[in-house]
Amino acid sequence: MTRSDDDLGIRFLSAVARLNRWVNKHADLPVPHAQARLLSLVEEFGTARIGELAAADHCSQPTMTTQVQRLEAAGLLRRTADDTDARASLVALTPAGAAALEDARRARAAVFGPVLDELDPADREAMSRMVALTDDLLRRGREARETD
Amino acid sequence: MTRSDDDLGIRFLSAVARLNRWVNKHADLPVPHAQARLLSLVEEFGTARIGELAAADHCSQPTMTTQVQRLEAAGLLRRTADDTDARASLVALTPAGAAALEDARRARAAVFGPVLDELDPADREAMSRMVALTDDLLRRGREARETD
DNA sequence: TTGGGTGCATAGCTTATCTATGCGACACTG
DNA sequence: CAGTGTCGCATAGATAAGCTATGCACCCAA
Repeated sequence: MTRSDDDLGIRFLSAVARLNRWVNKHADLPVPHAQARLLSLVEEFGTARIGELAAADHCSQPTMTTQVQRLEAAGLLRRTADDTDARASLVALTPAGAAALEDARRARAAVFGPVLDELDPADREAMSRMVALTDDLLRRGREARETD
Repeated sequence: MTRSDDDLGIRFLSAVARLNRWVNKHADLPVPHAQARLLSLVEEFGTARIGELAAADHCSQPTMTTQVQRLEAAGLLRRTADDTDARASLVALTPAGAAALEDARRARAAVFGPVLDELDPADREAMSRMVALTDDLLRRGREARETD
Protein backbone atom coordinates (compact mmCIF):
# COMPACT_ATOMS: atom_id res chain seq x y z
CA MET A 1 0.00 0.00 0.00
CA THR A 2 1.42 3.32 -1.05
CA ARG A 3 1.28 6.62 0.78
CA SER A 4 -1.32 8.04 -1.55
CA ASP A 5 -3.49 4.99 -0.94
CA ASP A 6 -3.20 5.64 2.76
CA ASP A 7 -4.37 9.18 2.17
CA LEU A 8 -7.24 8.08 -0.02
CA GLY A 9 -8.28 5.47 2.50
CA ILE A 10 -8.19 7.93 5.37
CA ARG A 11 -9.96 10.66 3.46
CA PHE A 12 -12.57 8.27 2.17
CA LEU A 13 -13.29 6.81 5.58
CA SER A 14 -13.51 10.27 7.07
CA ALA A 15 -16.00 11.25 4.39
CA VAL A 16 -18.04 8.11 5.01
CA ALA A 17 -18.10 8.77 8.74
CA ARG A 18 -19.11 12.39 8.36
CA LEU A 19 -21.79 11.70 5.81
CA ASN A 20 -23.22 8.95 7.96
CA ARG A 21 -23.34 11.16 10.99
CA TRP A 22 -24.86 14.05 9.08
CA VAL A 23 -27.67 11.90 7.79
CA ASN A 24 -28.27 10.25 11.14
CA LYS A 25 -28.47 13.53 12.97
CA HIS A 26 -30.74 15.18 10.46
CA ALA A 27 -33.12 12.31 9.88
CA ASP A 28 -36.13 12.21 12.14
CA LEU A 29 -36.19 8.48 12.86
CA PRO A 30 -39.18 6.80 14.55
CA VAL A 31 -36.80 4.75 16.70
CA PRO A 32 -33.27 5.34 17.94
CA HIS A 33 -30.60 4.80 15.36
CA ALA A 34 -29.21 1.51 16.65
CA GLN A 35 -32.69 0.08 16.83
CA ALA A 36 -33.43 1.05 13.27
CA ARG A 37 -30.24 -0.64 12.24
CA LEU A 38 -31.34 -3.82 13.97
CA LEU A 39 -34.76 -3.74 12.32
CA SER A 40 -33.00 -3.51 8.98
CA LEU A 41 -30.79 -6.46 9.81
CA VAL A 42 -33.69 -8.61 10.94
CA GLU A 43 -35.50 -7.77 7.74
CA GLU A 44 -32.51 -8.91 5.77
CA PHE A 45 -32.25 -12.21 7.61
CA GLY A 46 -35.98 -12.89 7.73
CA THR A 47 -35.52 -14.71 11.02
CA ALA A 48 -32.32 -14.93 12.99
CA ARG A 49 -30.84 -15.92 16.28
CA ILE A 50 -29.42 -13.40 18.66
CA GLY A 51 -25.89 -14.61 18.07
CA GLU A 52 -26.25 -14.26 14.31
CA LEU A 53 -27.57 -10.74 14.68
CA ALA A 54 -24.77 -9.81 17.05
CA ALA A 55 -22.17 -11.03 14.58
CA ALA A 56 -23.81 -9.24 11.67
CA ASP A 57 -24.09 -6.04 13.66
CA HIS A 58 -20.49 -6.33 14.88
CA CYS A 59 -21.51 -6.07 18.52
CA SER A 60 -21.44 -8.35 21.52
CA GLN A 61 -24.10 -10.93 22.20
CA PRO A 62 -25.34 -9.28 25.43
CA THR A 63 -25.68 -6.01 23.56
CA MET A 64 -27.84 -7.74 21.01
CA THR A 65 -29.89 -9.46 23.70
CA THR A 66 -30.65 -6.08 25.23
CA GLN A 67 -31.56 -4.48 21.93
CA VAL A 68 -33.83 -7.34 20.93
CA GLN A 69 -35.52 -7.13 24.31
CA ARG A 70 -36.13 -3.42 23.82
CA LEU A 71 -37.63 -3.84 20.39
CA GLU A 72 -39.65 -6.81 21.53
CA ALA A 73 -41.07 -4.74 24.39
CA ALA A 74 -41.93 -2.05 21.87
CA GLY A 75 -43.78 -4.56 19.72
CA LEU A 76 -41.45 -4.19 16.77
CA LEU A 77 -39.80 -7.62 17.00
CA ARG A 78 -41.17 -10.97 18.03
CA ARG A 79 -39.50 -14.15 19.21
CA THR A 80 -40.38 -17.75 18.58
CA ALA A 81 -38.74 -20.94 19.73
CA ASP A 82 -36.04 -22.42 17.55
CA ASP A 83 -37.10 -26.01 16.91
CA THR A 84 -33.52 -27.13 16.41
CA ASP A 85 -32.04 -25.85 19.65
CA ALA A 86 -33.84 -25.12 22.89
CA ARG A 87 -31.26 -22.56 23.93
CA ALA A 88 -32.05 -20.31 21.04
CA SER A 89 -34.98 -18.36 19.71
CA LEU A 90 -35.74 -16.88 16.33
CA VAL A 91 -36.21 -13.17 16.01
CA ALA A 92 -38.43 -11.67 13.32
CA LEU A 93 -40.07 -8.36 12.45
CA THR A 94 -43.63 -7.68 13.50
CA PRO A 95 -45.84 -5.72 11.09
CA ALA A 96 -45.30 -2.68 13.32
CA GLY A 97 -41.58 -3.28 13.09
CA ALA A 98 -41.72 -3.42 9.33
CA ALA A 99 -43.66 -0.18 9.28
CA ALA A 100 -41.19 1.52 11.59
CA LEU A 101 -38.35 0.38 9.36
CA GLU A 102 -40.09 1.80 6.33
CA ASP A 103 -40.57 5.10 8.15
CA ALA A 104 -36.93 5.17 9.09
CA ARG A 105 -35.90 4.56 5.49
CA ARG A 106 -38.17 7.31 4.30
CA ALA A 107 -36.79 9.71 6.87
CA ARG A 108 -33.23 8.99 5.82
CA ALA A 109 -34.05 9.25 2.15
CA ALA A 110 -35.77 12.58 2.76
CA VAL A 111 -32.59 14.03 4.19
CA PHE A 112 -30.52 12.88 1.26
CA GLY A 113 -33.10 13.59 -1.41
CA PRO A 114 -32.08 17.18 -2.11
CA VAL A 115 -28.48 16.06 -2.46
CA LEU A 116 -29.44 13.44 -4.99
CA ASP A 117 -31.40 15.96 -7.01
CA GLU A 118 -28.25 17.91 -7.70
CA LEU A 119 -26.01 15.05 -8.70
CA ASP A 120 -24.80 14.38 -12.18
CA PRO A 121 -24.65 10.90 -13.72
CA ALA A 122 -21.00 10.41 -12.83
CA ASP A 123 -21.81 10.94 -9.17
CA ARG A 124 -24.62 8.44 -9.36
CA GLU A 125 -22.36 5.94 -11.00
CA ALA A 126 -19.83 6.47 -8.23
CA MET A 127 -22.52 5.88 -5.64
CA SER A 128 -23.67 2.67 -7.24
CA ARG A 129 -20.10 1.56 -7.24
CA MET A 130 -19.77 2.30 -3.55
CA VAL A 131 -22.90 0.29 -2.86
CA ALA A 132 -21.55 -2.70 -4.75
CA LEU A 133 -18.13 -2.38 -3.15
CA THR A 134 -19.56 -2.26 0.34
CA ASP A 135 -21.89 -5.19 -0.24
CA ASP A 136 -18.98 -7.17 -1.57
CA LEU A 137 -16.69 -6.23 1.31
CA LEU A 138 -19.18 -7.06 4.00
CA ARG A 139 -20.20 -10.30 2.33
CA ARG A 140 -16.59 -11.34 2.17
CA GLY A 141 -16.10 -10.37 5.77
CA ARG A 142 -19.07 -12.51 6.71
CA GLU A 143 -17.87 -15.48 4.68
CA ALA A 144 -14.40 -15.19 6.13
CA ARG A 145 -15.88 -15.33 9.61
CA GLU A 146 -17.99 -18.35 8.70
CA THR A 147 -14.94 -20.26 7.57
CA ASP A 148 -13.06 -19.50 10.79
CA MET B 1 -37.08 12.77 -7.26
CA THR B 2 -37.86 9.53 -8.98
CA ARG B 3 -38.42 6.15 -7.44
CA SER B 4 -35.07 4.82 -8.62
CA ASP B 5 -33.37 7.80 -7.03
CA ASP B 6 -35.09 6.93 -3.77
CA ASP B 7 -33.74 3.42 -4.09
CA LEU B 8 -30.25 4.63 -4.89
CA GLY B 9 -30.31 7.05 -1.99
CA ILE B 10 -31.49 4.43 0.44
CA ARG B 11 -29.10 1.78 -0.80
CA PHE B 12 -26.23 4.21 -0.78
CA LEU B 13 -26.93 5.45 2.73
CA SER B 14 -27.26 1.89 3.94
CA ALA B 15 -23.92 1.05 2.40
CA VAL B 16 -22.33 4.12 3.98
CA ALA B 17 -23.74 3.21 7.39
CA ARG B 18 -22.62 -0.38 7.18
CA LEU B 19 -19.15 0.44 5.95
CA ASN B 20 -18.72 3.02 8.67
CA ARG B 21 -19.77 0.59 11.36
CA TRP B 22 -17.59 -2.17 10.00
CA VAL B 23 -14.54 0.02 10.07
CA ASN B 24 -15.33 1.42 13.50
CA LYS B 25 -15.81 -1.98 15.03
CA HIS B 26 -12.71 -3.48 13.50
CA ALA B 27 -10.32 -0.61 14.11
CA ASP B 28 -8.43 -0.71 17.36
CA LEU B 29 -8.71 2.94 18.29
CA PRO B 30 -6.66 4.48 21.13
CA VAL B 31 -9.71 6.40 22.32
CA PRO B 32 -13.44 5.76 22.01
CA HIS B 33 -14.91 6.52 18.64
CA ALA B 34 -16.75 9.72 19.50
CA GLN B 35 -13.63 11.09 21.15
CA ALA B 36 -11.54 10.37 18.08
CA ARG B 37 -14.13 12.18 16.04
CA LEU B 38 -13.84 15.22 18.28
CA LEU B 39 -10.06 15.22 18.11
CA SER B 40 -10.36 15.25 14.34
CA LEU B 41 -12.78 18.17 14.47
CA VAL B 42 -10.59 20.20 16.80
CA GLU B 43 -7.64 19.57 14.50
CA GLU B 44 -9.66 20.89 11.62
CA PHE B 45 -10.66 24.05 13.46
CA GLY B 46 -7.30 24.68 15.09
CA THR B 47 -9.04 26.24 18.05
CA ALA B 48 -12.76 26.33 18.61
CA ARG B 49 -15.44 27.10 21.13
CA ILE B 50 -17.63 24.41 22.55
CA GLY B 51 -20.65 25.71 20.72
CA GLU B 52 -18.85 25.67 17.39
CA LEU B 53 -17.73 22.10 17.97
CA ALA B 54 -21.22 21.04 18.96
CA ALA B 55 -22.66 22.48 15.77
CA ALA B 56 -19.96 20.90 13.62
CA ASP B 57 -20.44 17.55 15.30
CA HIS B 58 -24.22 17.80 15.02
CA CYS B 59 -24.74 17.27 18.73
CA SER B 60 -26.02 19.29 21.65
CA GLN B 61 -23.87 21.76 23.51
CA PRO B 62 -23.97 19.87 26.83
CA THR B 63 -22.89 16.73 25.01
CA MET B 64 -19.92 18.61 23.63
CA THR B 65 -19.12 20.10 27.04
CA THR B 66 -18.96 16.62 28.49
CA GLN B 67 -16.79 15.28 25.70
CA VAL B 68 -14.37 18.14 25.91
CA GLN B 69 -14.14 17.65 29.66
CA ARG B 70 -13.32 13.98 29.14
CA LEU B 71 -10.59 14.68 26.64
CA GLU B 72 -9.23 17.51 28.72
CA ALA B 73 -9.02 15.21 31.72
CA ALA B 74 -7.19 12.71 29.54
CA GLY B 75 -4.68 15.36 28.49
CA LEU B 76 -5.67 15.24 24.84
CA LEU B 77 -7.33 18.67 24.67
CA ARG B 78 -6.52 21.90 26.40
CA ARG B 79 -8.59 24.98 27.07
CA THR B 80 -7.58 28.62 27.13
CA ALA B 81 -9.60 31.73 27.79
CA ASP B 82 -11.27 33.40 24.85
CA ASP B 83 -10.09 37.02 24.96
CA THR B 84 -13.24 38.22 23.24
CA ASP B 85 -15.84 36.68 25.54
CA ALA B 86 -15.45 35.68 29.18
CA ARG B 87 -18.14 33.05 28.91
CA ALA B 88 -16.25 31.06 26.33
CA SER B 89 -13.01 29.19 26.10
CA LEU B 90 -10.95 27.99 23.17
CA VAL B 91 -10.34 24.30 22.77
CA ALA B 92 -7.22 22.99 21.07
CA LEU B 93 -5.31 19.75 20.66
CA THR B 94 -2.44 18.94 22.96
CA PRO B 95 0.57 17.14 21.49
CA ALA B 96 -0.73 13.93 23.08
CA GLY B 97 -4.08 14.60 21.46
CA ALA B 98 -2.48 15.03 18.07
CA ALA B 99 -0.61 11.77 18.56
CA ALA B 100 -3.77 9.93 19.58
CA LEU B 101 -5.52 11.27 16.51
CA GLU B 102 -2.70 10.07 14.31
CA ASP B 103 -2.91 6.64 15.93
CA ALA B 104 -6.65 6.54 15.36
CA ARG B 105 -6.18 7.40 11.71
CA ARG B 106 -3.57 4.74 11.31
CA ALA B 107 -5.81 2.17 12.96
CA ARG B 108 -8.69 3.00 10.66
CA ALA B 109 -6.50 2.98 7.59
CA ALA B 110 -5.10 -0.40 8.61
CA VAL B 111 -8.57 -1.92 8.56
CA PHE B 112 -9.31 -0.57 5.13
CA GLY B 113 -5.87 -1.13 3.67
CA PRO B 114 -6.48 -4.66 2.38
CA VAL B 115 -9.67 -3.46 0.70
CA LEU B 116 -7.81 -0.70 -1.06
CA ASP B 117 -5.19 -3.09 -2.29
CA GLU B 118 -7.78 -4.96 -4.30
CA LEU B 119 -9.47 -1.99 -5.90
CA ASP B 120 -9.23 -1.09 -9.52
CA PRO B 121 -8.79 2.47 -10.76
CA ALA B 122 -12.51 2.98 -11.34
CA ASP B 123 -13.21 2.19 -7.71
CA ARG B 124 -10.57 4.65 -6.60
CA GLU B 125 -12.05 7.29 -8.82
CA ALA B 126 -15.45 6.62 -7.32
CA MET B 127 -14.00 7.00 -3.84
CA SER B 128 -12.37 10.29 -4.66
CA ARG B 129 -15.69 11.43 -5.98
CA MET B 130 -17.40 10.46 -2.76
CA VAL B 131 -14.83 12.39 -0.77
CA ALA B 132 -15.39 15.50 -2.85
CA LEU B 133 -19.15 15.12 -2.75
CA THR B 134 -19.22 14.74 1.01
CA ASP B 135 -16.89 17.68 1.59
CA ASP B 136 -19.09 19.79 -0.65
CA LEU B 137 -22.30 18.68 1.03
CA LEU B 138 -21.09 19.29 4.54
CA ARG B 139 -19.52 22.62 3.62
CA ARG B 140 -22.80 23.72 2.11
CA GLY B 141 -24.66 22.52 5.14
CA ARG B 142 -22.33 24.53 7.31
CA GLU B 143 -22.64 27.64 5.18
CA ALA B 144 -26.42 27.32 5.14
CA ARG B 145 -26.39 27.22 8.92
CA GLU B 146 -24.13 30.24 9.11
CA THR B 147 -26.49 32.27 7.02
CA ASP B 148 -29.52 31.29 9.10
C1' DT C 1 -28.77 51.03 33.85
C1' DT C 2 -31.97 47.60 32.23
C1' DG C 3 -33.65 43.90 29.61
C1' DG C 4 -33.07 40.35 26.32
C1' DG C 5 -30.03 37.17 24.26
C1' DT C 6 -25.90 34.18 24.38
C1' DG C 7 -22.36 30.59 25.95
C1' DC C 8 -21.56 27.07 28.76
C1' DA C 9 -21.90 24.03 33.04
C1' DT C 10 -24.83 21.06 35.66
C1' DA C 11 -28.70 17.88 36.55
C1' DG C 12 -31.18 14.03 35.49
C1' DC C 13 -32.54 10.88 32.30
C1' DT C 14 -32.27 7.20 28.26
C1' DT C 15 -29.70 4.48 25.01
C1' DA C 16 -25.69 1.81 23.47
C1' DT C 17 -22.05 -0.93 24.49
C1' DC C 18 -18.63 -3.78 26.83
C1' DT C 19 -16.57 -7.81 29.78
C1' DA C 20 -17.54 -11.22 33.13
C1' DT C 21 -20.38 -14.65 34.79
C1' DG C 22 -23.81 -18.25 35.27
C1' DC C 23 -27.01 -21.68 33.71
C1' DG C 24 -29.26 -24.84 30.81
C1' DA C 25 -28.98 -27.22 26.38
C1' DC C 26 -26.32 -29.63 23.13
C1' DA C 27 -22.66 -32.56 21.13
C1' DC C 28 -19.19 -35.87 21.49
C1' DT C 29 -16.59 -39.62 23.39
C1' DG C 30 -15.73 -43.65 26.11
C1' DC D 1 -25.74 -44.16 29.06
C1' DA D 2 -22.73 -40.98 31.70
C1' DG D 3 -19.39 -37.56 31.84
C1' DT D 4 -17.21 -33.71 29.91
C1' DG D 5 -16.58 -29.88 27.06
C1' DT D 6 -18.81 -26.49 24.19
C1' DC D 7 -22.45 -23.49 22.91
C1' DG D 8 -26.34 -19.88 23.22
C1' DC D 9 -28.19 -16.62 25.73
C1' DA D 10 -29.60 -13.89 30.00
C1' DT D 11 -28.00 -11.16 33.76
C1' DA D 12 -24.87 -8.05 36.30
C1' DG D 13 -22.30 -4.13 36.58
C1' DA D 14 -19.77 -0.79 34.50
C1' DT D 15 -18.51 3.10 31.00
C1' DA D 16 -19.58 6.04 27.09
C1' DA D 17 -22.71 8.83 24.34
C1' DG D 18 -26.38 11.57 23.99
C1' DC D 19 -30.61 14.44 25.07
C1' DT D 20 -33.70 18.28 27.24
C1' DA D 21 -34.20 21.42 30.94
C1' DT D 22 -32.27 24.63 33.86
C1' DG D 23 -29.32 28.09 35.92
C1' DC D 24 -25.81 31.53 35.96
C1' DA D 25 -22.56 34.79 34.26
C1' DC D 26 -21.54 37.56 30.45
C1' DC D 27 -22.52 40.43 26.42
C1' DC D 28 -24.89 43.92 23.80
C1' DA D 29 -28.24 47.28 22.47
C1' DA D 30 -31.57 50.68 23.81
